[in-house]
Amino acid sequence: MSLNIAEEIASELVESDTEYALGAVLARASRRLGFDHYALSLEMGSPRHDDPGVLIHDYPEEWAKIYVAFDLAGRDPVRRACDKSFTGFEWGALDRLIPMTRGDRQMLAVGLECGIGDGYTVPRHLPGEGRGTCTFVVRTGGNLPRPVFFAAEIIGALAMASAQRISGNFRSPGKPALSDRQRECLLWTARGKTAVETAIILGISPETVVQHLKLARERYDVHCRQSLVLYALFDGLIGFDDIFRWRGKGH
Amino acid sequence: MSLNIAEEIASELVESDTEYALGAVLARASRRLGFDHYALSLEMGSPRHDDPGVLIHDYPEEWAKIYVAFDLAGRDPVRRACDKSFTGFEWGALDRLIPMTRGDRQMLAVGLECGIGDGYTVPRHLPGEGRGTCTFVVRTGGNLPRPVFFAAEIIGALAMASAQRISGNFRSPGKPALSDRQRECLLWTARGKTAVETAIILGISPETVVQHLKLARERYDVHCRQSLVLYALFDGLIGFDDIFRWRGKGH
DNA sequence: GGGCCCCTCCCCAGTTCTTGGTATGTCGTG
DNA sequence: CACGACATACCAAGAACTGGGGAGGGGCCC
Repeated sequence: MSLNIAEEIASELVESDTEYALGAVLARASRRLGFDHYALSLEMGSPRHDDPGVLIHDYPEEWAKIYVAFDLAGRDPVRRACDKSFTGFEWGALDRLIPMTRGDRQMLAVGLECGIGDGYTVPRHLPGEGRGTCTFVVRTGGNLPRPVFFAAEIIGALAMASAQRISGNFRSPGKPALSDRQRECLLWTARGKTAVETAIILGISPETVVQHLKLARERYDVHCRQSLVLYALFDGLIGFDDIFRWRGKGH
Repeated sequence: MSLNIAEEIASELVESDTEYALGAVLARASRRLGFDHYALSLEMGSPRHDDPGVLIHDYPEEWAKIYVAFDLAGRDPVRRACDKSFTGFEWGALDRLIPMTRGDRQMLAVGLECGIGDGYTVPRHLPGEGRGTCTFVVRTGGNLPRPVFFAAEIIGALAMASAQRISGNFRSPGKPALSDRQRECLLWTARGKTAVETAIILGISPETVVQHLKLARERYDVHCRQSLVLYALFDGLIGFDDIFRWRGKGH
């Protein structure tokens, strides 16, 4: 049963501590699930680490060369579709996610000629952090093992998490960088309120709001509000939801 | 096996065609998995428009009331953590995802008193589209059924996809894209530069920079820089990569 | 050509922010 | 208890931003 496979592979994934080991686990996993190839990409942005990202795969050499040489990433319909689906998707359903141009179909056709038959791609995006995809592929002429898609979904997501951990891009949050009150003032600032408006909302003096924001800026060593908001957003101290839709909703 | 449950529930989810039916399926699913409550939220579309989105749950009435009354959404650590994890996460691991302030812990404590014990939240974000979360909760004193987390992950994601389908929320592509120059000025602003500094960098008059930012603000219908930067970031017009990693690494 | 958008530059009045201080009181910890 | 961290409040000067105008030139499309 695919669940057992998923469980086993999951534990292998969390034990992987190098890119090489991770690749080996994914290669083995893709075969056990009934696929022929895999590809994992991770593009994380961090102000503290200058990380080029992660790309590991066992695609046919020919396809990898073409993909890089012609810079196909920029026009890859699969990548575009990644912005449209909450779940993994098989490539045959691409046209239900995005409009497919002739060039898109041609690109898939070129893939076919290189041994890239059909695929199942697991997309993930973390706002302000970066994104990752994990794709499992069958060779040209092969059939996608649909019954294992759920397992592939889990494995793909866990693989990204592992890659993030391995690449050192996981920033363990030390202590809260800001006090509660500072964060509250910052939040209303991010929502577009001025210091005076925030003061009225919080029921305190405008000067106090300014003071909180002042100290918050010093914490992050920035000298303007844009940057303060961005750093707090990046650090996870505030989130897009907090900013854009603060009228009640449950978690 | 829990993935069998997932398979069954998955087919129920894709057959649901009303919010009510979806809620019923999720309620049944959460019980079968060993949870006591569920909550599904979906917020699609632009943050500019006041789209109510989807929110269905069977939380205790008391908690829902408090959550709205005290405007807890703005300081909910679970919501913040959603921007940090590729996979679902249990609330006990929150402090490994985000910095937890005193207020955060207090909020969880209040939840405990309302019958919200521990939870597992599945986050998804589609850049420029919106986001969804699906949370499964055990009552206060209950233990999280960790063996079914994988199934919960699948069900949560599928539930969001169903909610998206049901709500008929297919974002209008009316994007307020900025002009190249506007975006460029915005980018340097996000990097913490003043209008004068940006002007020097771009080799144009400070007045022009101000003008670009002015028109950009009008596009997004905001009246301050923080908000402008945030909206552009959310829309994917600029990314954290652009902001934090602009030194070196030319491309 | 005319309309529309973009890029550029300018002026001005008013508001807001930033930075530098000082000061009080509470709270929790060592 | 002393100390640091936090929240609150205030003052002042200068820099920066916001919102309201106008204005010329270039490119694109019908």
